Amino acid sequence: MGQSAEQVRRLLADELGECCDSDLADRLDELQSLAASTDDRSIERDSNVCKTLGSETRLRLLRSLEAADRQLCVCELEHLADVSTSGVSHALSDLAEAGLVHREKRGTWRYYEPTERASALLETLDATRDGEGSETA
Amino acid sequence: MGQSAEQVRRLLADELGECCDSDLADRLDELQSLAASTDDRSIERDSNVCKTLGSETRLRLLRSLEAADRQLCVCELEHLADVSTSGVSHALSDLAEAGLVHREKRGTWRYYEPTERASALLETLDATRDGEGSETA
DNA sequence: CGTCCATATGAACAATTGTTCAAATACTCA
DNA sequence: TGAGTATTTGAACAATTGTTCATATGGACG
Repeated sequence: MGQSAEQVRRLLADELGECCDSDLADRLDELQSLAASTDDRSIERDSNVCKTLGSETRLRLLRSLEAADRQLCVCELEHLADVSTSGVSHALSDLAEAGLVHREKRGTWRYYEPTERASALLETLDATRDGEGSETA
Repeated sequence: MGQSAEQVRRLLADELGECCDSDLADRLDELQSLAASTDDRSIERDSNVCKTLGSETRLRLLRSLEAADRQLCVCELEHLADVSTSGVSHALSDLAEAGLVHREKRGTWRYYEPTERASALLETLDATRDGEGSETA
């Protein structure tokens, strides 16, 4: 971590106007604990969930499931997304695998509905979607 | 929508035990309104946000930014993700473009911090990450 | 039993993505 | 001004993804 130490030293010199070894140690500790605090298993799982939502087809299907006040089956969802029946099935499988929908078989049909996690994420997306993001240069 | 009508008719016959034309019309209306209620612009933007979070590198960087109680610059983040400096820069650019981080230039360094939208999404992910998803066959 | 229908699965392929390398900016300081 | 450093940008390429087609599964019903 030699290079990092040098960089943090410079950073501190810039911010504090002087080189302070105890603060430097604190900063290095902080970076190290940040690295340690990111639970790899959670990161992997969460990023998979997001990746699954990161397709317009899957997100649209999930939104339709959320908007409907009843469970929907593949043959209905088929007409809400611009993909083939097989495409819908693949999409729903992906959503199920990511823990975003529940499946329930009833007769010949299989009904889908969003999980709590999915509903919560959709709600957060709705609650924070305010116009265009203000990016500061 | 001829095929869909037939499918919904069968569906109704299955659920209600009889064919009821007024309910059929309701269901068709519902499906149509579901299709209409999904705002294409929002779907596109939201799925882009999720796609951006759907990379372990980007999610890890964002988590580090969120965990730190101060802004971080590229040269610090570089040591928290297993990618090159350029890789970190690309990742942060993607996050900024998706409206998930703010950038602030100070001296030679450029500091990053999560936006409210990013924090809210991370919080929701944390709040709903309970063990393995229970999938019902 | 066999047929019909809803759904799932697997192979295939174009399209997209994440990363790195090389080079360009942009700021600081002497 | 020029040298040094932090960050960005663009090209390139392997790896991954989303979709469709063809086929399989599995329940319902005659």
